[in-house]
Amino acid sequence: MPMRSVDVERVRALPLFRTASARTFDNLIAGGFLQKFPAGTTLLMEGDPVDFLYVLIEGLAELQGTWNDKETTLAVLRPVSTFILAAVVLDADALMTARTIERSDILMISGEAVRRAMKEDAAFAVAVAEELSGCYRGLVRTVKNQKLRGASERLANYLLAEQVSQDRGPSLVLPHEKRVLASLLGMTPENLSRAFANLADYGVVVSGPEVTILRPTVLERLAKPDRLIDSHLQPSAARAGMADRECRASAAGTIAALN
Amino acid sequence: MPMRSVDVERVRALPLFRTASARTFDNLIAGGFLQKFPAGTTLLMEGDPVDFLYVLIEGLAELQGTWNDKETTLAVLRPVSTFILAAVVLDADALMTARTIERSDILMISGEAVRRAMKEDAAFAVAVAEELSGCYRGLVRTVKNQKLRGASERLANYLLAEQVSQDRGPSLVLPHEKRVLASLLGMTPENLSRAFANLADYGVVVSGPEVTILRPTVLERLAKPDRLIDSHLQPSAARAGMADRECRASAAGTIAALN
DNA sequence: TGATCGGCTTGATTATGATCAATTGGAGAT
DNA sequence: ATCTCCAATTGATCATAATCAAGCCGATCA
Repeated sequence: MPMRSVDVERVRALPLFRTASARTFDNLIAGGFLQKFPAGTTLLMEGDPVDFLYVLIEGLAELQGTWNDKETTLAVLRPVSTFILAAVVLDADALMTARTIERSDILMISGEAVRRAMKEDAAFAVAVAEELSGCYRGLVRTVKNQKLRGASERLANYLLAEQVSQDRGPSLVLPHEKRVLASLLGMTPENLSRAFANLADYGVVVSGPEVTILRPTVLERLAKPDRLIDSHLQPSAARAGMADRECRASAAGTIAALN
Repeated sequence: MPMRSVDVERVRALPLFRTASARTFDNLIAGGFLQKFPAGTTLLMEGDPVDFLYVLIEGLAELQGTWNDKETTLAVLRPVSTFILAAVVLDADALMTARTIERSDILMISGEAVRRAMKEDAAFAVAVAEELSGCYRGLVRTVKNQKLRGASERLANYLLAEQVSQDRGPSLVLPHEKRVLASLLGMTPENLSRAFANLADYGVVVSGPEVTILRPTVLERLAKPDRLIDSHLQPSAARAGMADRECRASAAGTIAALN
């Protein structure tokens, strides 16, 4: 329940907390607690009031939305990401359900404390605004991706983005079930299968969760990645800077720190 | 070029500026200027660096995204709204193009000044974070709308939302060309026509830009409006409060204060 | 080893939306 | 008044994605 100091360091290093004063930071984590959840746990339901800011320290989680008995995945979160920030700032009800995909370690920080900290520490308030800006822009990318591209284009761009971010050469490993990916990309599992089949002609080889991109150039000609939609034209220059703060949600939504 | 004091008051009354100190506010508008643009002017192109925070004082504007020679409208802005805030906060390139739809009066405030003001005035930084949270949540609604609903469901919900917000009884007036509405709702103009034709069976009568909803109950049974997607279940209680800060982007994106 | 379950795939069919083409109809210009 | 232009509509066709229905395969477990 008390955090390991390794984890405290990891949280402290997040853009959201890096610039906060020591006092602000201590107050925030003093009232927080770390909890382990098994896979498939619902952390928060759509429509519920939000009492905590969540920080995914270890594991994998997803944010989903529902309407009329249909469900869609809005983002898959990887460590270390914060989520539900917007609802916390406004003290509003959640617009998305948060679920663990794998067993996860999650830090929960009092929403009340976050709002108080913002008022007292301008540097922290600025960091919150920057974080939200990145999240917002991640969603703009998502909407463009969704409205402007077809299913296999979305998949192609997702694969290219993952390949770059995983950095294991020409192949990558899907971080979760294909059904989740299908929902994230806005299609049915059946159509995801067919989309993969299409991409075979473009040098994409699938073997279980492992995907290999044999001819990146050819695939890119189909995918037409765009720096205003996809975050993966990695700014080889100065990754350390502020640009890095824009969350790598990618249109596909992979790393998003959301809500 | 100098603002009329009426307009200064209107800006001052915005949630974004209401809580700022007098000094902060004066600094911000001192370096700003009001400009009139004819209809169809591009204020800012996708990919361009953003030097100003924009405030639409009078008129009508839209935000659009492009990819592969296709265009989509992400939001239609009405007075008084700020836009391009997220890019200003991060000092990043615009992800959307901003265009005037009608002749518009637009206040432009130095982005540099906004970033400085946030660091110096915690109350203003908090207001920025709150504004961004509202915008973010507006986009979450948009994505859910887009991924979970079909075309005529989106149209039906748009109409119900407009009807409520225009408050002129059972009818409403489309605030812009139908082609813009089609793009906003994520469909072609042809399909928007057909969607309107479908809704005739549900008591929707269209006559040019005027739409009348004869049987709201029937239309709602089709639309299934949802407070976690559509903003128009008007919180009859306490509209003055913080909840109101959440931008009424509606899933359809009407009033959004974006980017 | 064999049985079972669930995720994934594949095929056939249907539904939904996009595209192409032609026409209508209204606003503004001559 | 007529012409012109363009948004909007309508119809026909095509493309894309969803649904329905088997089947397959790998993991787990008895």
